Amino acid sequence: MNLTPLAQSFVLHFGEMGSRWGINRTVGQIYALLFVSDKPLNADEIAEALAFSRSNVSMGLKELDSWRLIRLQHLPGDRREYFSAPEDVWAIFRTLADERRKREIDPTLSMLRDALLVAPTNPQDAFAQKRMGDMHELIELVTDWFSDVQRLDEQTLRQLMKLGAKAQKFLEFKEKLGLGGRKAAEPLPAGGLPAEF
Amino acid sequence: MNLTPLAQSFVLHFGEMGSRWGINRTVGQIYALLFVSDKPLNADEIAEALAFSRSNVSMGLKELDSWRLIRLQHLPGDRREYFSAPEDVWAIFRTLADERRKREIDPTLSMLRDALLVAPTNPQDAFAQKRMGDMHELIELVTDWFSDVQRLDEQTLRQLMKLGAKAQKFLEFKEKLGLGGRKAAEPLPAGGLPAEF
DNA sequence: CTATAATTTCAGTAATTCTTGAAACTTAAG
DNA sequence: CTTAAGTTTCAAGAATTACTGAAATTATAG
Repeated sequence: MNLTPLAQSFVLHFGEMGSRWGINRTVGQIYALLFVSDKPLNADEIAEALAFSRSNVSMGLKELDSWRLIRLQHLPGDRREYFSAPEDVWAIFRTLADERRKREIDPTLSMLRDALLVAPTNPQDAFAQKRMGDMHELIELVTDWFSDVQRLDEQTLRQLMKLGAKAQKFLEFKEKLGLGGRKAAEPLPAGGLPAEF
Repeated sequence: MNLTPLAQSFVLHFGEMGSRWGINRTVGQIYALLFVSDKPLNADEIAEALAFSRSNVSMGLKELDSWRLIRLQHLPGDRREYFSAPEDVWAIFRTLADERRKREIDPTLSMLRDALLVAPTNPQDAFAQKRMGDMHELIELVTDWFSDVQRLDEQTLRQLMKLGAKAQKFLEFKEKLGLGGRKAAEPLPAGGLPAEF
């Protein structure tokens, strides 16, 4: 199998990008290839298309599997294993977010929680704990919120995101309601919501 | 300067974590140290605290500076440069998000846009383009939305996040309003909003 | 200016991570 | 079972990235 220039540039880009986070070039390229492929590929096809050794591909697939980013299937009359990326990009996004949270956020939160339990014995530690507390609060807020949002079905997620920061306006609106009600000068439009919505 | 066990564990954790994305251990540790330090530190103090060479610290600080994550200042009567992390964790978060978007997302969006411009010459490329289009749409939606949200002031951001996925309920509510109005069996509570809010 | 403190650059070395081919292992067809 | 295709593991070499000390540069005090 030889890649078209289009696929080639996509695959190479993801190889570079991959190495910008922790993921290595091989893994990035394999995933990019599977992502744009219109059919599942076996390890030999991947190795040939990307000019990697068979064992390198095996390791890359193992890594992708540990990220739960690929599907393994068998084709009738062929005992080789075929791999593909899920068709649904939103599903891929969710998996990626979940795994990154598990690997990058959770250990940090856990370390911070431990650090916040010990009684500070000097002013420096007291200050450090305050900082860690701030960080812990922020990370927890952001990730809890994000995983909440992330669980929404695609349609709702789309709507929410298109709405953008308008959600903010809603909050301001809500606050006005809570804090003693709406002024007479700003009557509610029909339907009970401000015009922005 | 010798680190307390508390600071030590924080600093070491960030060193490890750093190398899980593209950031190297040194840079992670330097930032962690500045983050929990109750006063600005000069390069020699950092080098001593972390047992790195002076030149390594210099390179690390340069890297952090390119991420706009540290502040440089001079102390009266001392010609050395002192470094610190911003006090506001939300500001740090915003900077980090902006820089990562610039470095990791924007180049990918640009590559995808280019790839989507060429006319496909075969079914494989047509399929690949469809996939790239899906990816492009998702990334653009998520990042535009996220940068919108991210720009909110801390107070609003906090509220929004505490609200969590309740924003979804709001959307469902809105949809009902749009699609032919609310049924008589579900009268609006006083105030014009469903009870969840 | 000059002298010296502070910082950065850079080329070489150290350490880590990646990649490979060969060998070991697994699986299923016959 | 036996055999061979398919896959994974592993140890060694290759490539990349990190780190250092020395030299060069920059800045400022006197």
